[in-house]
Parts: sequence; C-alpha cells; structure tokens
Amino acid sequence: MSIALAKPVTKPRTASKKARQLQLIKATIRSIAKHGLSTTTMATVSKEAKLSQGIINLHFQSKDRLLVETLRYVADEYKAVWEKALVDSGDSTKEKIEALVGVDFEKSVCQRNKLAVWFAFWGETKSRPTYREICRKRDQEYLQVMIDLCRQLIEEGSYQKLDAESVANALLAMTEGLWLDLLMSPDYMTPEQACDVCMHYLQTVFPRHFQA
Amino acid sequence: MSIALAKPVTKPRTASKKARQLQLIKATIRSIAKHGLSTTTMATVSKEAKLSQGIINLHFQSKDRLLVETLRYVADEYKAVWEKALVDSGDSTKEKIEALVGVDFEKSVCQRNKLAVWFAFWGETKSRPTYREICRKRDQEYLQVMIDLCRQLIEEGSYQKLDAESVANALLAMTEGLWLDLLMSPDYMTPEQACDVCMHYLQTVFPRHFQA
DNA sequence: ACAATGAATGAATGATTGTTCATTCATTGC
DNA sequence: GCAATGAATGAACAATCATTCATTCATTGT
Repeated sequence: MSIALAKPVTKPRTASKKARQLQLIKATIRSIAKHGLSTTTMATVSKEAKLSQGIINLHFQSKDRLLVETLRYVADEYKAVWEKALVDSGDSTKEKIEALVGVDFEKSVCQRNKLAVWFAFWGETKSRPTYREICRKRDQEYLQVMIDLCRQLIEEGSYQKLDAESVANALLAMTEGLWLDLLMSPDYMTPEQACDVCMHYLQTVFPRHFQA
Repeated sequence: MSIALAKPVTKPRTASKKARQLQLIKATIRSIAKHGLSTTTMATVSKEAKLSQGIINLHFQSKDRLLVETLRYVADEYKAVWEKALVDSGDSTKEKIEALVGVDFEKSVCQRNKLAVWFAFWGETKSRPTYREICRKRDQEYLQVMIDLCRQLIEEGSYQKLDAESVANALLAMTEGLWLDLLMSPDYMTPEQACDVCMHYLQTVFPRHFQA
C-alpha cells in the first residue's frame, strides 16, 4: 500500500512532443465541436486539454498552425481508415465499394465532433487557401479510387449507359450532404440510415450487383 | 451644367432603415465570403458597406444579431426563389421536380458568396442552436415539398420499389454535397455540370419520366 | 429661414485574445 | 546526490475587437 502510494504523489509533467501535440489536437477538435471555430481560442483549447496557456505556442508556434495541423490530422486519419478498409475488404469490386461507403458512416469517421470539424473548415475554405488545399486533397484521393472502382463495375456489369465519374461524384456528394444531416439533425437520421440511403442509390445504379 | 452639379456635391447620408439593414447584410455576405466567418469583424463589414464603425450597433444592436439576420436573409431568399420557381413551372410533377432542382444551381442561389455563407453557418450549427434552427427549417421545408412530389411521381409511374423519403433525402444530400464541390473546386465543376449529376440521378430513379 | 428630428459618424473605452518570457519543476546523465 | 536539460507554467504585454456616445449633418415640418 505505502509503496503503491509512494510514486504518484507528483504527476509527470513531461510527455513526448508527439503525445502532447496529439493531446492538443484532440482538445482542439473538442473545442471546435463545443464552441465552434470562430469562438475557439487559445484558452478554450488549453483548458480542454487541461494544460496551461502557453503550451500551444510552445508546440505549434501559433494558433494558426494548430488549426492547420488539426485539419491535417483529421484528413490523414480519414485517409488511413478508408485505406485500411479497402485492404480488409473482400476482393470483388462490389465489396470494395461497399467497404468504402461503409467507412463514411462508421463510428470513428462519422461522429458529430469530427463532422463539426469538417464543416467548420469547409466554411472557411473560400478565404483560406491552406484549408482549401487540404480539403481538396482529401476529396480528390477518395474520389479517384471511387471513380476507378465504378469504372471497373461498369465494365464487369456492362452498364453501358453509365459514366463512372458522374456516379462517383454523385455518391461522394451524397455522402457529404448526409453528413450535414447527421451533424444538424442527429435525431432525424442515424448513420445506419444515412448509409442505407447511399446503398439504395447503388442498388438503383448497379442493379445487377447491389440488390435489395 | 452648373445646375446638374449643384446637388450631388453632398451625398445623402440618410436612408430608410430597411435599406441600410439590407446594405449591411449584403456587406456581411461579402465579408464572410472574403474573410471567413471567424475573421469577419465589425470593421470588415462596415468597411465593406463603406459606412462607419458604429452603424451596425445602431441598426442591429450587436454583431451577433447581424449574423443571425444575415443567415435569416439568405434562408428567406432561398425559400422565396424556389417557391416562385414552383409557381412558374409547368403543371406536371416531373416539371416541378425539375424546377426545384434547377433552382439549386441557378445564379442567384448557387453563387460562391452565398455558398460560403451556408457553409460558414453550417460549421457553427453544433455549438449554436439559433443557427441550427434556421438551417433546419430551411432544409425541412424544402424536403417536405420534395418528398410530396416524389411520392406523387412514384404513384404516377408505378415505381413500386421506391420510397419517396429516401429518394428526396438522397437528392437533397446530393445537392448540398455538390455545393461543397462548387465552393471548393469551382474549376473542377460548373453549376450546370452539378445540375446534370442530379438530373442523372433522377433518370436512373425515375426512368419512365426522366430519360436521357 | 429656422428649429426639431434622428440617421450617421468615428474617437474613446473596456473586454478579449494571441503571444512572450522569466520562472518552476520533473527528468536524465554523470 | 547533483548539475544540466528542456518541458510546462502563468502572469504580463501588446494587439485586436465589439460597443458606446458625444458630435456632426442631412432632412422634414413650420
């Protein structure tokens, strides 16, 4: 008992740089979700992280860099999740598309805090080229994979009338629009129902692969 | 000549309350599009309106009210435009749906400044109930009309497998997602192309009404 | 003409915000 | 054990911001 109590009287004040930065980024996500981007301050973030005022400038130099790194973190995490889902999925084109769509409505991606972050930064893209480029990159990478998969499925199923790019664009746009519903009206629709809306679209577009 | 010059030496300083408020709201829209919501200040707005600092508090009491009234203005304008489009459209259900979709990609609605305003406020909805309610109301009113039209078309065309609510939700989500593309990557897609993506969706869902 | 009205101004004010830095404190190597 | 190191603190500072208000000025009624 006395041995067990001996150490933890003083809390360790140091952590590795990476760990502190991650802690601050996660606090930023919570702060944006809780207060909005326009009222997220150095104080709200450091308070959320239960650390002192100066800590952000120590690790990120400025508020601006913290915000950019937060956006980059969410974007990288998103990419990592769908890349893993592709690897883990079945080999068929249909299963890969299914896995990709599934990711967008999965817990780690489709939680309101994360959605709030996406929309917060999307709202600033017109005036902030840095935000815009990060967001566009995310979109383009995902879109390219989806286009390729759709093209493959169109060949496999001889859906001659279909244009892969249009279908992929429609699917991606639909997902982002459904995210807005989930952010704004979480009581109106669950992530599962939102996913069903996308699957329903796939059924009507690729009837021979996706059937009810 | 001397008579023509006599008057306009001094500019009129007074305008009706409504006119000034509208001028300030339009300046707010431009400021949000140019600087983003989080760096839109009383100074950027009054400067954009070419009026003095104190003018906003005179007409709107606070910055907060100005922002809420700006959102309300954009929402009301949007509703007015689609209600007019419905009245002006042909009588058939198909034409009404077409008119409704067309509005979303029409100049007055689908300009980047307006889109920037929508996304700016959407990004804050999680933390600001007032914003959320205005945005939800807009969504719900439009959605309800679209659901009713889809239900009618499903009956007319005997599309037994279709669920009106799913189709309307998918269409609305797609539109909002396409708005994001138009805001972020205006060079990748034109409003006309975005509209085509929606029309393409309608073709696959209601093949007997919308054909290529 | 002139006074009364109220819209508009912009300098001043106080509150908030991002950033800095001298100091504190836990950790590491000797 | 004892310096040396550098992570972390939080009070202090400068900059920015929303708001106020005494003053200016165009308009309207008499």
